[in-house]
Amino acid sequence: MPKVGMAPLRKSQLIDATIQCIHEEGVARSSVQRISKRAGLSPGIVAHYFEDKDGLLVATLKRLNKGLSNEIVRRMADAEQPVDRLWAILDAHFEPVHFAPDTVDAWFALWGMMREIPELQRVQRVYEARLHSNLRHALRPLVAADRVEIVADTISAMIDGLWAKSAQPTTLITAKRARAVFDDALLRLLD
Amino acid sequence: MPKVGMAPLRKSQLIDATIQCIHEEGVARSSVQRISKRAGLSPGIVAHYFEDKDGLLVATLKRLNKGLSNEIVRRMADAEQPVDRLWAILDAHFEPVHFAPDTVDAWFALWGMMREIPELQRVQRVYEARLHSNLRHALRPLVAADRVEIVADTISAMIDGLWAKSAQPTTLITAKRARAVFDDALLRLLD
Amino acid sequence: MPKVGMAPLRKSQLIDATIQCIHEEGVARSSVQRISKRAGLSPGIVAHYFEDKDGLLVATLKRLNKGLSNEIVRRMADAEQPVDRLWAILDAHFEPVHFAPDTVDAWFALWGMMREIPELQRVQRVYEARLHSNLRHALRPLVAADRVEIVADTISAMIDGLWAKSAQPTTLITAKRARAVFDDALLRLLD
Amino acid sequence: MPKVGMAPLRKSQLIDATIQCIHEEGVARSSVQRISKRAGLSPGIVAHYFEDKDGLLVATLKRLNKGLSNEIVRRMADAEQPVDRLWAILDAHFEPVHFAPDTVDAWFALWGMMREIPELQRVQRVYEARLHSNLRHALRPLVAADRVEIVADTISAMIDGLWAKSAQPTTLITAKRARAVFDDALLRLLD
DNA sequence: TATGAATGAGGATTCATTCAT
DNA sequence: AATGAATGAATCCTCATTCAT
Repeated sequence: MPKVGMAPLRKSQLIDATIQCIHEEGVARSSVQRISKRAGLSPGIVAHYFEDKDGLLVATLKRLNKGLSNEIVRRMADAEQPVDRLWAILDAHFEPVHFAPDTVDAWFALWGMMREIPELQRVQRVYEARLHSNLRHALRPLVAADRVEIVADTISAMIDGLWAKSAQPTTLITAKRARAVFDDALLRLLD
Repeated sequence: MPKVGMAPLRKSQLIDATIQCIHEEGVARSSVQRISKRAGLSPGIVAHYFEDKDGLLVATLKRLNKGLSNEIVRRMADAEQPVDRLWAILDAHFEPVHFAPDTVDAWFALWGMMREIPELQRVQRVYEARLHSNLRHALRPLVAADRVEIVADTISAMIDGLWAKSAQPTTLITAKRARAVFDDALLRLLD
Repeated sequence: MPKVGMAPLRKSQLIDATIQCIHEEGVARSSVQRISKRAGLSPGIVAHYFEDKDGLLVATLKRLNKGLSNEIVRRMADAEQPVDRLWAILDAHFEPVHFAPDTVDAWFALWGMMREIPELQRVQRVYEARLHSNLRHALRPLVAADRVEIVADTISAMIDGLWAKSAQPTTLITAKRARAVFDDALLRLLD
Repeated sequence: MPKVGMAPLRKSQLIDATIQCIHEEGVARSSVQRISKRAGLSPGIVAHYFEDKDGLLVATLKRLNKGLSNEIVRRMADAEQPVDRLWAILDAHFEPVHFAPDTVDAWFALWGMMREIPELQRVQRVYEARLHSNLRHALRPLVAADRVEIVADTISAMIDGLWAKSAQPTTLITAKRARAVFDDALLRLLD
């Protein structure tokens, strides 16, 4: 069975299994054994490819961030007008896949672990810094210079808030409604 | 040591210890053992007063919600103008104590457990429904009828978003900054 | 509330509760707390009246043995013929109350604890010795001298076997059937 | 230490340890910890091979039943006359190993747990049904048709009764004496 | 490359018991 | 006479991790 070049495939399998496991069984029940079984692999494999469980969780966060990031880049390429750069970022965030229950669950769970897994913080900090920088950059041609920062923060907060709400099992907010609420607010923020 | 009428005191001690423990040691390290030791009590006491750990966590969520709720009620009593009712709700949310690291950490951690502890969901659902109703009620005299709902959702999302951000260890957002961001957005939402 | 002369009543309440608790919740779930709650009393009461849990269990065994013993004595008083003495013993054992599920469950559970609670052994040993002696005495006029011992052992084994069978949750043997099986065998043992 | 194909060996080790532990330390003291230590293994191993403690106990009951069952089958193979089939069953039950203190203790302890571990009941029910069927089959050529059932029940009750008696720490009955009592009774049951 | 056997620490929980009131 | 608050040890179980194969 051992083949060469299995690394990327195996890693991907395990990350997928992690997201699914968190979604379907909950963080507390997402043990290495359960995740690896779900991936059709043995528990030892996690150490093999990710050193330890934290490594797998960090890789999962990276994958989620990367997915969003790629989405943004793809849309940026099509941007013609300055405002299109902002829409690229926003549309990417409201892509159904990022509001999909499994994605949101995993993301939320990883957020909850940050305090206890510093590497998770580091990854997130880097990612958020870049995102925020993109956001400010996109806003610069659209709002007054002294409002760029505060509008960026507002947008950021709203996205997180809507995400957090949609991640809660008690929520009544759908992805579509989230988008509507957001657009309504954005209109007013940009004048 | 055994005395009568210790129930309220002991419960309070344990809830305090839970919040502190989550804040200082992290959710994952907040075992019944550690929480009770922090309260200066034995592990068995949790079962005595709360049936089990989930019971303690639910009681903690109720306490946090109650704290916010009381704050709102207190401020509502002083409201003279319609707009004061809205401020009562908002000011309560931005009270330093609700942005204090220990409070926010505990709140966030409890949110993260809702998927796995249904009773937590139930409590939160009831609380949020009431809060949202209050918010809509306060907004009615201030915005057009057809915008009440969406503005309420926006406010709600922003508060949660700013809270979530301030709970993240990677955050650069302070309570004060959160308030500033929020007020700036609110101004525009209310016209 | 404290009254004088409550001792016998309280003890009786607790013994009843013990039997019921073992029957309805199982030995493993028959804790001092559960037993005392079932008796409508506090957990501390057990220490008060029985020193500790073992004391309560020993008292329960004594009560069960005493019940059977009384039954035998009562019937013995009516015995006119030699053979009536044997029937007194046997009829007492097959009294519906001694095949009642709660009684049998408790008895069986107490048997299972004997190895770990020596006092239970002592009580049982004394009781069985007396019973066996009664049995031999009753058999003496009925069978050959050299068969008294072995018939006594056989009767004893059959009673225990039928009891044990009826105590098993898998059993299909009813009290009535047990009696029929026993009588059929006895007929042949006595010639 | 990790090797492949250890499953059967480990399982066997743990079942042996369970029987020994119940015998030497008592059911109440037969914790997973103590059993596994006695087997020279770690506590986690029980979950690894048997899912949980109940699984180990069920496996232990199966092993005990299987031992008796094998003994019967072995003797059946040598049966030449109809009556030999009956002796095969009876001799198997009175094999010294089945009256050995450790075996009897474990058996008795498992019986006592049936009320609380349904799977134990299921296993026992299946086993007893087959045994009883064998017994009736063996008796058919030996007693009148209308007595097959009652004699089977009597034999069954006597075996259980003698077993139960020999399992009691208060007992004075040895395996040899048990056999003598049984044979004496059987002689009369078969005419 | 991948397995799965094995570990042992740590989790929540249950319990008999003690004791001030 | 009776309570019920409080304890802390012991229970079962889950888990991340290690490692021979």
